[in-house]
This record gives sequence, structure tokens and C-alpha cells, in this order.
Amino acid sequence: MIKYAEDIMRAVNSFYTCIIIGRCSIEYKGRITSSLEEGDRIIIIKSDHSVVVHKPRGVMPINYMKEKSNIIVDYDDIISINILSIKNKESMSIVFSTIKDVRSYPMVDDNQIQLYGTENDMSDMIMKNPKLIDDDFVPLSREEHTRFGFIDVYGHDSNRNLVVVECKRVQADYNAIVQLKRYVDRIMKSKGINDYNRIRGIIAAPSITSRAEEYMRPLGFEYRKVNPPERMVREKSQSSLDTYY
Amino acid sequence: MIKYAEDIMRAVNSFYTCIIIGRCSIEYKGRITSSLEEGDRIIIIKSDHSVVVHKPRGVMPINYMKEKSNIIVDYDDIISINILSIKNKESMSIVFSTIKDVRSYPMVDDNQIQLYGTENDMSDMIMKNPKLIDDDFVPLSREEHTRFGFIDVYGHDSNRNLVVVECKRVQADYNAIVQLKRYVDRIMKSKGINDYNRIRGIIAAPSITSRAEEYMRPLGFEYRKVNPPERMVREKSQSSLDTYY
DNA sequence: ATATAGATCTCGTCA
DNA sequence: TGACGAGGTCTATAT
Repeated sequence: MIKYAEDIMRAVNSFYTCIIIGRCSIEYKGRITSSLEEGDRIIIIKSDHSVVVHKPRGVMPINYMKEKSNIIVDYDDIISINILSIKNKESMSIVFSTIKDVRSYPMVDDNQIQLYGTENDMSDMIMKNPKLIDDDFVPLSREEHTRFGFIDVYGHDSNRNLVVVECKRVQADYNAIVQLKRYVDRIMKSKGINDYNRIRGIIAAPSITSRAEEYMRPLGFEYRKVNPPERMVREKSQSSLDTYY
Repeated sequence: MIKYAEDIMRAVNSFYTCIIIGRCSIEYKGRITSSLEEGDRIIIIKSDHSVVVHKPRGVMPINYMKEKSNIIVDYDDIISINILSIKNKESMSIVFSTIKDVRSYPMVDDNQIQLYGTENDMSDMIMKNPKLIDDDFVPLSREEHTRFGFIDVYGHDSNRNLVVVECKRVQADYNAIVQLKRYVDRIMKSKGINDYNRIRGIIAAPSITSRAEEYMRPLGFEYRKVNPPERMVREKSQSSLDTYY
């Protein structure tokens, strides 16, 4: 057992990524208090000194501590790992009844994930193909360029009405309409417009919940069925510096 | 290399939890398209046939497939793992340039995590100690009991004003006020009240953003500084059936 | 199945 | 650093 404790400490001190398989119980105290009684778990101590605990089922970690944690391995009869983060005011304690395996590896991963089909890509698509909204829709700017905040696409129609488009890559729900209304209100205030007829709110999404539809209608907003783009049409700029700690 | 492929297949077929350390690139296609160029990664194939990919940094999986996926291991010169989920209409492909290690273990974990300090626990605390809101606050019901929806705590004061309390266990932001306003509006409509003075909206949270505060004030809502409870004061009912697949 | 809202949300971004 | 919004969000719960 002491051999395992030494292996873990050595890996942590060398900024290797360390994988521990064993039977353990886990206590966490921070933004919340959590308690996890004994079971077989996989613990990963990463090179950035974050710690991840997986149960044998389910996709997401059951416990974790964020990067730059303070990791201390204690051993008497039993091995325990005590993790502390002053910054986040949180701590986690892993107490092992059995350790089946400890493995450590130097790991280098310089590449970041590339996503396509995000909300961002959806507004790009609408900018390039405004007919997806309306035949006479003229987009003027995208999110980062407006003075009004995080509006996805912003433009006008042939009647000189301002048009605000909010994109959702999944079904638009009540909150999506709330968000659209906030942007419309913000622009009205900013432009000194009091007339809801001078400004149109449009929600673009593959589908919309019934309650969102009900909420939308009396506000005069419109829904356009738009699916997020599926194919990679551009190369995103890449490269990063995700070398190890 | 073929030995590794066989090890993985055997683990998958036996519903063992399998851990693969290696250099790989990953493509995902489903609700979105993602591409992750070559790097050192940890892949966990769990006993429920979910698949988790970790980079050497960061707490959350960078790629994953949910439980009950179809897992196929291919090998010629190189090893690749192809994962398919018909139900979720998604697939993931992991192509290895190098495999450093393959380990598999039977794992049993019957215990579920116990949490304390959630938003739910916070409203419990307020129900039991209504002075946290006001000296004259009389709570009547909690969330699941109201006809008005997901209102955290609902009651009245000594002037017979209705009081709606929305709890946030972290800093209350703009959306928290929007949410509170929705509930207040819903109750006003339901009760046929048109007078904002007959109904009070209170946001209980450890802190509040400046923008939320600004939005709140003209609506007449009030903020109470309340921290989520820290100590475990009750035993939650436990036990589950988290044995392996 | 659908909708709603919490989460130790995490993560990125921008002021 | 704080605030804000997206997320392959995931997860639990109520209808």
C-alpha cells in the first residue's frame, strides 16, 4: 500500500497524469457538501492538478476539484488523498479501503477541440443566407459588433423595420423568448423607439416549445424554423498551448 | 497492438470498466460536429457502455458517448474505436496512433452521492427559519405544493401581503430576477391581483450582481442576503441499485 | 415524451 | 476580476 502512496505522490510532484483504481469513500466541502460512501471508482489526478472521480457508470465525473489544487497523499494503514483549494475555498478527501492499481503517464495534448454547428455557426449561416429569415431581410451585424449586447443577428427589412434575430441551436424555450424580448427592449430604449411595430423580434430555432410560442405571439415576435448547420464549411483557426503544466 | 484491441473488446463484452491511455484523434457527429486532433488522452469505457475521453487538463470530459452505446474495436495497422448510438443519433470515432496502456477492471459501486446545500436545502432552511427573510414572514408552502409552479417559498407578511421568495445558492443574476418576476406575475394573474403593493417578491441569495440589483429596484423586489446551509442537519434517504450493467 | 429548472454546473469571452 | 451567455450542456422531476 505504501508503494501506491509513493507512486501517487511522485506522479503529482512530476506533473504526470495519475490514474488510481480503487474502492474509496469521498467527502467534498465547498460550494456544497457532498458525501459518497464506499464504492469502486476511477480517480484521475491530472497534470494541471485537477482531480476527477468517476463511478463505473455515467458520463460525468461524480466528484472533482478544479485545476491548481493542493494535493496531499497520506498513508498509515490506509491511503487517503486530501485535496485543497484555497482560492475556491473547497476541499475533497478520498479515503481508500482498497487500491487495485496506480498508473501514471506524462501526457502532452496541444490540440483543442473544434466544434461546428454551434449557435455562433448558426448566426454565421444566417448572415450569409438571410433568406432563411425573410426574403427581404438585410443583416447588418453580428453579436460582437452591436452596441446593444449579445444580439445574434441584427438588421432591417424592406420597410425599414429593425429586425433582431435570436438563434437557438436546440428547441427554443420560454427563456429564449425572454432573452429575445430583453434585446428588443434594449434596442428600443437605446434608439428611443416606443413603437413595437418599428422593431421585429425573430426567434430562429429548429423547434419551439408550446409555452414559448404562446408567450411569443402577443409580443408580436415571429418564429422561423432554422436548423443549425451540419457540415464543416470553414476551417476554424487552430493551435493552442495545451502542453502540460 | 492487436493484443490491445483484443483486451478492449474482451473488457467491453464482459462489461468490465476499461481504461485506455494513448495518443489519438477523435471525431464526433451528433447534435453537433466536433473534431479533436491528435493528443495524449485517457479513454474510459464504462460498464454501462458509456465512453468518456479526458485530456490531461480540465475537469470535464472533452468527448463522450452516453450509456448503452454500441462499441466496436477495429484494428489493422492501427486501432480505432467506433461508438454508435442509434437512439441519440450520434457517433464517435477514436483513432489511435499510439496506445500506451489498456487496463480493465470489474467495478461495483452501489452508493449514490449525497448532497447538502442545494437550492432545495436553502428553501427548507427558510421554511424552518423564516426570520431569515423577515421578522414577520410566515411561510405557507414550498415549491411542489404551490399551484403556481416552481416557486421556492411562498407565504405572507403581517400586513397580509403575499410574499414570493426565490432562492439562489450562488450569486443572483439578471435571470434570477426575471424568474422571480415571472412567478410574481403568475400569482398576480392567478389571484386576480393588479396591485404590485399586495404582493412582494424577494430574492434570497449570498450575493447579487449589480445589474440584477438595478433591474430589481424599480420592480419593488427586495434582496435578502442568505447563505446556503453548510451543515448536514438531516439524513437523506439513501440506497440505490448502481450495480454494474 | 415534453417541459422546466438546478448544477460543486464548466467554460469561454469581454468589459 | 466580475458579469454574462453557451453548452454535444447533464440531470432530476413533474406533467
